[in-house]
Amino acid sequence: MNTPRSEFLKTLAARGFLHQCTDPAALDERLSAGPVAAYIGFDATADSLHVGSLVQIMALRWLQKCGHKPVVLIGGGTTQIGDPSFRDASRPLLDGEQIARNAAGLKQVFSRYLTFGDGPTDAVMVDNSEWLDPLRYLPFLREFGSHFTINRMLSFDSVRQRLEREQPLTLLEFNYMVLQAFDFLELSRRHGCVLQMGGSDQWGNIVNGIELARRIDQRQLFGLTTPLLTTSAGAKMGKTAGGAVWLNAERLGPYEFWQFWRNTEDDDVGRFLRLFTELPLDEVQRLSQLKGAEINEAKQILATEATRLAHGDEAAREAADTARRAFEGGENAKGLPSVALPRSELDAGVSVAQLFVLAGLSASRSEVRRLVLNSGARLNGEVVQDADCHVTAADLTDGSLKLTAGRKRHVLVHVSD
RNA sequence: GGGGGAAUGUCCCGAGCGGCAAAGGGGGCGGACUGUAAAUCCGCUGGCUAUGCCUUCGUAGGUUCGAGUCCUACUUCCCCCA
Repeated sequence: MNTPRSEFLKTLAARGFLHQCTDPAALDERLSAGPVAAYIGFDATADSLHVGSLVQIMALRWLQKCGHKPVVLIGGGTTQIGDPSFRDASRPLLDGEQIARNAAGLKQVFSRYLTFGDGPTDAVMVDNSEWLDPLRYLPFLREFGSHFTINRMLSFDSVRQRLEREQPLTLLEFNYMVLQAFDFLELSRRHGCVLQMGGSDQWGNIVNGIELARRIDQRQLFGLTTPLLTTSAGAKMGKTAGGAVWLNAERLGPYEFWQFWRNTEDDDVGRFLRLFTELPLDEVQRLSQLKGAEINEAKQILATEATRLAHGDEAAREAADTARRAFEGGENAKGLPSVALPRSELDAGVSVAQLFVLAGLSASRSEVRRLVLNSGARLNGEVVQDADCHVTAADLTDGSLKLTAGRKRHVLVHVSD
């Protein structure tokens, strides 16, 4: 595909969303002709999504912006199996109750990025347990199993790796791609979905769906994948000191989310601005040109824009503000992550080590001791000398104290009555 | 069906004469240098009521003063022969 005509493909291409695409010319034509329904599936393996899925979410957002209809497929059914694609080991099986809880959490995340409703370009959310749960095994095998050959299934990279690594791949997992293929067929029938998008690891699963629809319904469907997101250092993206970079505020506060983007490597700034913000491309271009310390400006904009999408305008502003005060100016910035400490516990005697664990800055007290040993722990800005020394009311400023691990992980401890 | 190997620090890879909290990497964390970046150098990288105590080497038993290391059974995987 040289130069797409449709707004959607043009945008995806320009902003770096395109990895692979089936029959791009025909898809381009279809997208130019009028609103198209496209879907991306998300398995309900956790009650939130993290930045690993953000490329997909942004792709749906652009889809909607370009006048098409996003279909969010929640894998309530497929989650009962677990996608084996590019995985070394089986995923732990989740029970139905957990899956339902997770699905509810995902819904909230999407509501921030997409507009849901009944209109022609409003997003809709469907759950594949709707058609997967009622399936009966033998009829299903007879009807669909005959369209899949083991030879072909084994040829996909997504499972080849597992086989080569000599890790077991169960029959249950092996069925996953068949069911995802069935999803696509079902969505094309029910919602007129003609395009499935996904991460590059989904290519095999997507292609299977396209082939199934062609064989059974003689219908042409399309697939499109986004590049796997790694930092320019080659590391898998999406980890912060605390763990995964979640998209909902309960799991990861806006300030920490902002910090994640602020700490982007220089070489990733341009790419991330295109993928994770909606800034015009000429502006992105300008920011990407910044060199040396000036590129920090671009990182701040990246952080604020990305946070705005995930948590709203106000939260993004506050996060930026908090960061500015914590790093550039005064010590006591409100808005930093915080934990509560009952006054009674303070009076009973609390060691610095205990506080660091309470604040989530360290996993254990031993870890705090090591941190102190490397002079990486600070209390109210002062380097802590002894992890076991107790904190007293005298250390409080405005009823709280500030813990710092390393150069940039701050947590406020509020003492409550 | 027969024979031979493998599973190690709950992030990963990987050494390990019966005395082992267990070599070495990677990753991660901290320090120095910087721009809250990268690169580089240095330190740390099981837990605790901590000069000691407790829990770790696929699972379950056994031998031994003492087992990651030896024996038995089991699980999973690889290779060779039929």
